[in-house]
Amino acid sequence: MSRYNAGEVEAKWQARWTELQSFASQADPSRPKYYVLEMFPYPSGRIHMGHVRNYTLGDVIARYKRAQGFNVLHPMGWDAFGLPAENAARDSRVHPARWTYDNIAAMRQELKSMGLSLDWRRELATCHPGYYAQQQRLFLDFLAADLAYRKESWVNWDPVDQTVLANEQVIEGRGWRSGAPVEKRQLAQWFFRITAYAPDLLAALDKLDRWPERVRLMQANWIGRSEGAQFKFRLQGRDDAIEVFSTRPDTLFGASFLALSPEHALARELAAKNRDLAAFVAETRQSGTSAVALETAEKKGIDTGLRAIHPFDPARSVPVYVANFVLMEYGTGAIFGCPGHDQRDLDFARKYGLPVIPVVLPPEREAKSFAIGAEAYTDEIGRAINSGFLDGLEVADAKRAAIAKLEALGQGRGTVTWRLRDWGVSRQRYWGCPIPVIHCAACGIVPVPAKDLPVSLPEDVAFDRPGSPLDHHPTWKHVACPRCAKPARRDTDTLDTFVDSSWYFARFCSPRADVPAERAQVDYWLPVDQYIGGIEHAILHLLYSRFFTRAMRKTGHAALDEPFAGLFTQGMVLHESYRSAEGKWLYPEEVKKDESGGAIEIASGKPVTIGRREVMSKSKKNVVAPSAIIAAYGADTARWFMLSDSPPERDLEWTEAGAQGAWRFVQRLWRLVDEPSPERPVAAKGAARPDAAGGARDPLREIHKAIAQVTESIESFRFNVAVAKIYALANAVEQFAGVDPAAASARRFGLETLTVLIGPMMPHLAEEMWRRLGHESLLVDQPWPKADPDLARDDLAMIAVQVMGRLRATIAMPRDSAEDAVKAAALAEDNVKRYIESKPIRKVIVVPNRVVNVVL
RNA sequence: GCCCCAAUGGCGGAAUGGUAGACGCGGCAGACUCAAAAUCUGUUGGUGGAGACACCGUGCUGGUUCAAGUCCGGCUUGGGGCACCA
Repeated sequence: MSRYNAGEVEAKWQARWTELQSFASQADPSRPKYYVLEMFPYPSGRIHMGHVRNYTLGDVIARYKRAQGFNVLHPMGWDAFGLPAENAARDSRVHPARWTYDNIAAMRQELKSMGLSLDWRRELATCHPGYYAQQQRLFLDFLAADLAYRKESWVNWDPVDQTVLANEQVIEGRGWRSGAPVEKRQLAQWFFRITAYAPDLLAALDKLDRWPERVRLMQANWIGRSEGAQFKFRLQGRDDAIEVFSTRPDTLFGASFLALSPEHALARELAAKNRDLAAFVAETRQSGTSAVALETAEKKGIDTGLRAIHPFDPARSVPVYVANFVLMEYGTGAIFGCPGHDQRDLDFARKYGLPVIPVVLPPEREAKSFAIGAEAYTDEIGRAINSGFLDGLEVADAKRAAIAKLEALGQGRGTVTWRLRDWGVSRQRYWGCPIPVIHCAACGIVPVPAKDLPVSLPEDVAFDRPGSPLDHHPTWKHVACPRCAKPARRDTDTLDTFVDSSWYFARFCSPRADVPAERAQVDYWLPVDQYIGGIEHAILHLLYSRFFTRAMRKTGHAALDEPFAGLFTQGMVLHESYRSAEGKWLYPEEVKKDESGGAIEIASGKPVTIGRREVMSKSKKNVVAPSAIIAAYGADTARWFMLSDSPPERDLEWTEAGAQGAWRFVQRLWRLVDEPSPERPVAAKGAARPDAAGGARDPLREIHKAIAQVTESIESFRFNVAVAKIYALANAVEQFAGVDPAAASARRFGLETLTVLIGPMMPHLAEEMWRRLGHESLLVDQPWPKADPDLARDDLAMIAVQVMGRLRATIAMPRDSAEDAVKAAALAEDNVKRYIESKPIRKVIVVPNRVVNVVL
């Protein structure tokens, strides 16, 4: 008995596939195409289990579609720009490029050991000038098409490090390195006009029928279309007015204050003359720019002393506050507060002693007794009260009436606002794509001429002093203006790394072209038929890619509507965490488990605290290196474990026991083909297929059932179910009885089917089994089997018989028996009779081949 | 704080509104072995019962239905995202 040597076998077949270019893809309009793409990795240095899961899922699809005859494109690349390379440069004095390319080399080797069916000839890295040159071209085209523009915007500023901080670098309001309190600062930055496509980005979600519903919902909420009204409050004693936006104009009679964003022009103007206000505005600048920081901060405001006149009742006026929770980016930067029907407004009103007037009466309540307590009434159901001409109207009608009145008064109009903001893409960093524009004192913003692209990153940069490396480089930014030839200066910002990943799927179609995308190639390959990645990208990355697709269409680089026709979001890989008696985190290999479920630290023998399972992270040391698993068990075992047990969209816990279980199954499959015995003969290669009439009805049913179920499960991304059905087929094949030619033939058909079905999941083992079964051809070139529905069908149906919904008997009937026959058989069961007794039967429900329910 | 999702045996999970627990892991019993590992066979939701069988059971709670893990309402707990991490 030969033990299956995964290491040797896997290396052999990987070499063979490479040698034969089995996975090289080429556009071929005569064949149906299928583009499978997994989210490309950031080159952090080593692959982690999340990558193994992601790329295994994609590889199953790629190999399966290939077996079905599709011309498959399955590429891989590197999301290679980003902050960690600069941090490494600062901490370890290694150049970002060196660090990145070393990491890529290491990770490429690890990915190759997984046996993925990738077309490596198309590999790309976003930090390569060949890639970012084309990105600069796109940027300039977007600029010309008015899809890119400059405006002032706020950033987190670290006053000690003299640098802009990412939100994740702001810890409790302080810079992560300097510890200095972060300030908000305004900088001129580049923006992409994603809001121009807001209506289309929202409407087109309906057509993405192969996207998870929850991702579409999250995107819709993010885009955030709101219907409402925009209107003016005139100010007492001043000529100007405050423009507000509200989705609830029907509650206008309940207004008890106005609130301005601290960044509102009027707030700034007033702050210049009002010390308290100036202090308050300065205080709000201490908090970070993130939504969490804003919304979890205590809601505070300051009375400006101004009063605003109610649009519907000139005799009424309300105080004007400046409040820290009003966003300048949304609506008009000013709101009216209606405490009765908005919880935040209510909290604010209670805090500052402002009146609370209920103006919507919930159904079944009395106007006289209805009052607002600790909770605002925010449901949009009920009738207007205390609201003058709106009284008695339902909320929807009251909204319409209020807007009509505002329009008649010339005070405002009905309008639609979007939560989505334009995409700020400027980053004050080195390791990113340089923004290809030149700032000239005389000519303004001048695009870098096409002949001068790419604008390359200088290599000699210093990371040991505060500020942006590109900005303080001695020569890089100094250039002659392309228009007037006078001294000018390059833009020293680089592009957000989300820009890099917003079009890489298109670049894979023609990765070396000297245009961003070759039309013939993208027209053939795009859209991506199946995109696979983490749910954490549900909003930003996917939305930005959808924007890029539209922007590339407008600038003539592609003609498609949506980049990803199918999307699958996988769950994360979790592991238990371990803490030593001293409270230090321990790696799984430093811990030994005992039978009782406890664990000890191997080095000290002391007991270990087992923490809950959570996302694998270096800081908690609850990580298992894929390279170690592949070295110990082989890639097929790792792949199989990733696919079995947990549904791919759910989180998966990596366990040693599970990995060993997968390894045992690999060995078991190998023994099935490697150990023929006289009691279990296998027909020779090419022998006639088993025949239903020739006594092979049962084996044939098992095999065809398995083909149908595995195919269906893969199609619907339920790989764990496919795995279960493969186990079932392996169990069935082992049980095939008999030594006659019919049995031998059934056994061969069963083993060959099993081999083809595991092909996408455990490709090396499958290839080796195929060879062991006597085939010269490669398994990767075998077509996917087709199930015969007649052969897969059961002859008997097991029908549950219920009395009043409770199971009382089970009867076996020929499939598709007449309803009357089923009913009669059900009522004849002793146990059924027992429960019916002498009670009259009201109704008998018969679900064909499934259930009979007797209703008394 | 806001948006989105999830919860089923000891564990991972299966289940077009129709027999809850497929398949795997683990456990228990047995076979093989000098012994162990590996492998094979049987068994395994809980309670009661010799058994037939009965009752209970899909996070909590209320509802719709002949029938609810599945649909609807209200909660609890855990997770993802929140615009400069990728």
